[in-house]
Amino acid sequence: MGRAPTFDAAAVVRAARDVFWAHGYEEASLPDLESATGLSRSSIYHAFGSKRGLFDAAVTSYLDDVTRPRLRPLTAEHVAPDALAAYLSSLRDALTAAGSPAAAHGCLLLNASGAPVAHDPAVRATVAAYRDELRAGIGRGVAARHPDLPAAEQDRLAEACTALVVAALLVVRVDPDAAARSLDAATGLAAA
Amino acid sequence: MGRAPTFDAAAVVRAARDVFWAHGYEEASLPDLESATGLSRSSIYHAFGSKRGLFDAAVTSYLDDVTRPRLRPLTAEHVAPDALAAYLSSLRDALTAAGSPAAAHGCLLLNASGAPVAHDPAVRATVAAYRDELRAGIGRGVAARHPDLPAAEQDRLAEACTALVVAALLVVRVDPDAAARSLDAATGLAAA
DNA sequence: CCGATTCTGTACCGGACGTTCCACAACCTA
DNA sequence: TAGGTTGTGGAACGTCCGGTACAGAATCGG
Repeated sequence: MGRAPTFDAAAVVRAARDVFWAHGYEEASLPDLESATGLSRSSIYHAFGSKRGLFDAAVTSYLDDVTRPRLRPLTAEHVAPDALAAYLSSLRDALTAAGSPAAAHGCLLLNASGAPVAHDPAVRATVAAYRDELRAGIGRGVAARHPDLPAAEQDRLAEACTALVVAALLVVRVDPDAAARSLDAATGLAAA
Repeated sequence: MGRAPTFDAAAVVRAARDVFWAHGYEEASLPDLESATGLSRSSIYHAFGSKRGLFDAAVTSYLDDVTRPRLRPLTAEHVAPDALAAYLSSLRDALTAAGSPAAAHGCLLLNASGAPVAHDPAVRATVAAYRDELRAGIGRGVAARHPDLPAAEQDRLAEACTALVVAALLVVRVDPDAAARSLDAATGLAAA
């Protein structure tokens, strides 16, 4: 067989994910990733093939450990009528909590959508798929809150809420207050 | 006196602005700017001091020639009741017109807000000021459309519309359809 | 026409980047 | 214990970056 790795792959990916989250793909340098993961370049390249390979693993970790858990009440089999309001509220808390990664850096994936790495169609597809997950969950939350509304009206509402959530995640880095107001606007729409 | 410049400064700034618009500050390399402007490094540095100086001139050109003209109906002395709807519609057209710079690259300034150059407080202030201009114009549009609404309600509406416009400008690069839906949501809110 | 001043092109600098190479250390199987 | 396989560290590579130095060309006032 040969020698076994001396590191915990999952922990390495989490550490790298936080670096990419904080700095973005391009500005996360290999020295940054080396010191954050405790691995040397060779080990990184041996385990992940390239900086991009490590980034892909970090994105998977981000989706599985960060975004999907918060979205779960909107993706479970039964969605409570107040699940959407609770989701918006918890996201608002995360975006206004001093020191939280989300407050400081927004969304790893949406940030990447504006960066050079988004030239890669695979990255764009990942971002689009993430937005679709968000939109689907919010759609189910709207349906649970307003079951008697016409489908077209539900769609309009869900679309507006999704756009406001995306807006909040995109602007939180540069204007946290605006992000909070954006989520408040979404909450107001969803409750009406 | 000495030798006179052989180039048209305004045209040079416009060319540089388009490069920054398309590629962002960091990814606009000096060779890119040289070929787009027709100037060599020496002339650029002589005229603008640094890459950053050229960027600042490009931002000014962007605000004066791109964003403010479209916003004008909302900043003029008298604002028509349908000025906001017209603004949203014209922005939607710009973001869906194949080949237009806005459709392909969104907003030069908002794109910069997520880039490393935004670490500079001056750049962040410029972005915030731009958002304030947008917010103020939309606020006047809301007031013209719904003069009898309570001020607090007008503010909520204007805030939501501004967030949806910002969201559209930020996501258009990666998902033009989502940008259009975001503006449609804003139009729906403003009309109601 | 002369000299000062200003613009412009070429070559170059130091530094950072992602990636690769190579020698060596560690572990498995036989 | 020997041989093959795999993980690890460190040095090196080629490339690109923004910025600068310098020499020459162009145009001014006198």
